[in-house]
Amino acid sequence: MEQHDFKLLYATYTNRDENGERFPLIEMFGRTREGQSIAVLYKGFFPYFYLIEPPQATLDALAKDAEVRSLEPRTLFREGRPITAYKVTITRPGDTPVYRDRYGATAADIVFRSRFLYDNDLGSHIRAEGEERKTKQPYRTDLVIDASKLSPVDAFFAPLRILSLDIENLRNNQIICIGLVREFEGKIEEEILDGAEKSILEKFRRIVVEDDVDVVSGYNICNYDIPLIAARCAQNGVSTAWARNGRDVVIRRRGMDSRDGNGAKDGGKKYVDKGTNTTVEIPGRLVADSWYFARKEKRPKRESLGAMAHLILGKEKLDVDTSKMDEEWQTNPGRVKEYCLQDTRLSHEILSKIRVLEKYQAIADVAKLPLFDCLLDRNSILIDSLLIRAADKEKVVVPNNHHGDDAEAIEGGYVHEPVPGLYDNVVVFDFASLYPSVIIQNNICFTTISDQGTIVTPEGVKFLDPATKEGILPRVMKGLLTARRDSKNKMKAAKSPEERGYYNSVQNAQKILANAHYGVFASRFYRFTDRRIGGSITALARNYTTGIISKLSDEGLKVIYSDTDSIFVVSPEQTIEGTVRFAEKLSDRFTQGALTLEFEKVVSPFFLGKMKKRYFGRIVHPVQEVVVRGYETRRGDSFPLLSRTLDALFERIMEKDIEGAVELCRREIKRVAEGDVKLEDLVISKTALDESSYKVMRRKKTGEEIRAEDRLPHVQAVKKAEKFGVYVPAGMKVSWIVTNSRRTPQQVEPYIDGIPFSHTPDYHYYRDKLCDAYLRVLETFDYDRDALVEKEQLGLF
DNA sequence: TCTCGCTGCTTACC
DNA sequence: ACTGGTAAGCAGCGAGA
Repeated sequence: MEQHDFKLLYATYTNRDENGERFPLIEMFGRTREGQSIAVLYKGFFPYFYLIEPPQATLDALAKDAEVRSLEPRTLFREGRPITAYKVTITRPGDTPVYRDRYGATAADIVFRSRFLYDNDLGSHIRAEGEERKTKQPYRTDLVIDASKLSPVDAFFAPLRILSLDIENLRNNQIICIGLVREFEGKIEEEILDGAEKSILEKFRRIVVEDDVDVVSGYNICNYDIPLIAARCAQNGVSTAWARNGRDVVIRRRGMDSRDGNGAKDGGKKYVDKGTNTTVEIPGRLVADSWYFARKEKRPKRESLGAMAHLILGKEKLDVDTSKMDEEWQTNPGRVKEYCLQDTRLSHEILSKIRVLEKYQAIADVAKLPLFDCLLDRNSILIDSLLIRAADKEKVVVPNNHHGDDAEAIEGGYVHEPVPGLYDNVVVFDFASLYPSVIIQNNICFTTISDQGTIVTPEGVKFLDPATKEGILPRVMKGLLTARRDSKNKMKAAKSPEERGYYNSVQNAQKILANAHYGVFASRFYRFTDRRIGGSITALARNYTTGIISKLSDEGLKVIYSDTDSIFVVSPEQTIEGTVRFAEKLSDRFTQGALTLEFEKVVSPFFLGKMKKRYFGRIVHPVQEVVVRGYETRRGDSFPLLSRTLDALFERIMEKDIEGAVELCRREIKRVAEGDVKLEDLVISKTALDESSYKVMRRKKTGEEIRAEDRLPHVQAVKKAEKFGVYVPAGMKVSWIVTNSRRTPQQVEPYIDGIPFSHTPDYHYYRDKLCDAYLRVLETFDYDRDALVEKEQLGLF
């Protein structure tokens, strides 16, 4: 008998048929406290679901069904009322959907690996007791254990083995080299695989398997490198059995079929920010695309590796024209290999720098899930893990997720009409965790919604008093918020930067999880969703915010803006000290029960135009810092010249030098109109999707189809980039410069790293964009276009 | 040919 | 296959001036 504590990275199961016994074998993969890789196998757990008040005919059919292992009556609860249900245990996990559809089973769409973890109260760190297998086949880990007992343990550190890669290929797709960076036990090694393609591919497989890597990474590897490696393996007859259970890599393309045929709409909402259109799964290991996570964490203007390395690392890519790779490989293979290795290095360093693995390990820990499930980036998985466990404990019915229907959207947060101006000493208040607090304060839950409820929301929905019955949702919320306070205290008391960083990741994960709950309750498909619940949360939140705004206004205070959980008030005091005292008093006064109105900061000066969600100012308390929201300086799709000069404009305004601000704008407008500007300053970037993602538009009169590339500048840029042999994957940003905006559609030319730009920008287009943006700020000071653009500049073209 | 209301699209804010 | 609503601004369409 052995005992091992391990960090759970990936869980799955396999159907077994041994000596006439059919059963699913749970397979868990991870790394032990001591740093060995481990496969933990568990036999004896079977899939099940529930039937609510099934007819006798169904029970009879199930009793005779050879796949059914047991049929047990259970009392479950729905909205507080008892219901007769049957727990049906079957043999094969894959058969569950069949039973679900045939009998209308509930709790019948929970993936088997999750069901196993929930029922055994397991999280992301596990103690396994059992026998070590003598023959490891088909597993590829240091240890293979047949577990007889599993129990949860506290989180611990185990060094993950990370392998970053980057490939170079010729025009005919032949792979000429693979750059590798290994980070094992904190040590970094580099290697280039070259030679015959077949041997490169074989070596690559051997390294993944024999070095037993936990994480495979690289820049855009899911869209590009791995699918190409897999395709070349197929061509060369090389195995892609990279998985820890001996299986092949699984590559799924999310193509047109996953979207509705007539464009990208899905119940009125599009999923553009998901980025990647291909997912790669290597069972037992993790795949972490550094592009995907860097994009998500940093929201950069441009997404090429060069731009991202510059932004995140301050390092540069080697300068090679990839469109001439074939020639370069002929004349200077050493240079190509160095270039390849440098890219691998940069990708690897980006992944480390943004601390993705640390962040998601904390989320996995808080959500009690394998790290793999958290990297999938699907909130409902995280919420399921907490809520289904809690519901099971209280014998509460767990519904299936429903398909997105055409249910009406619930009303969201309140946004106050801005009162434009340039102010001194503006106090910003903020409800701490507004939606979680609203849930706790009003005991909002699918278990407490009741006609007998004494808590009545503005929309007339009733919930039971917590003294009568505390809801699951408020309890989970309280647990998360309390745990977060605890983590924050531990963070403050930490003795080392590592310890501090760890608790910071944990408190951040607790916040993410607390806030993610509201989202799923307002969604159209989530299993516990009830429009009355999502609607109640936002309605109450709106009431709290607008209630305070009214009170403050009645008292003669000037409320100039508010968005969802924040309130901006002009201080009646002239000094910062006086303002802080004023703010602290108000914060105390409006902090009641679970709702905390925090005094967040004093901004002075503070500028607000007539647009919502846009403002800037200088924070003077508790720290010194400039804050900008919404404006083009924050947007990845504005050109650098605009971002930079707008920032300068903000500076002038914060110095109250309005004349100087106008002068600056005039100067910049004149310069760009004269073409006195660097090309890079005019580059615009936007995410471009797959052609099929765009709505099919037709000309009204002729019915003629209008192609996306003739309608959307960013799609035009993608198409034109292809002519240079540059393929922008769907979901990645593409960059361009506008060359003629007077035509429809406007003419743009792609701006590609390493390829000289040989067109003339439409300087008047850029002049007009600058002018519009400046005026959206300066109009508050009563300036118009004539003040910015010299007369003779107008109508020149 | 220009203006204006509208839709589609992307990216912000919270 | 999927967490939400609110909002700004750009580009193009199509109708009317």
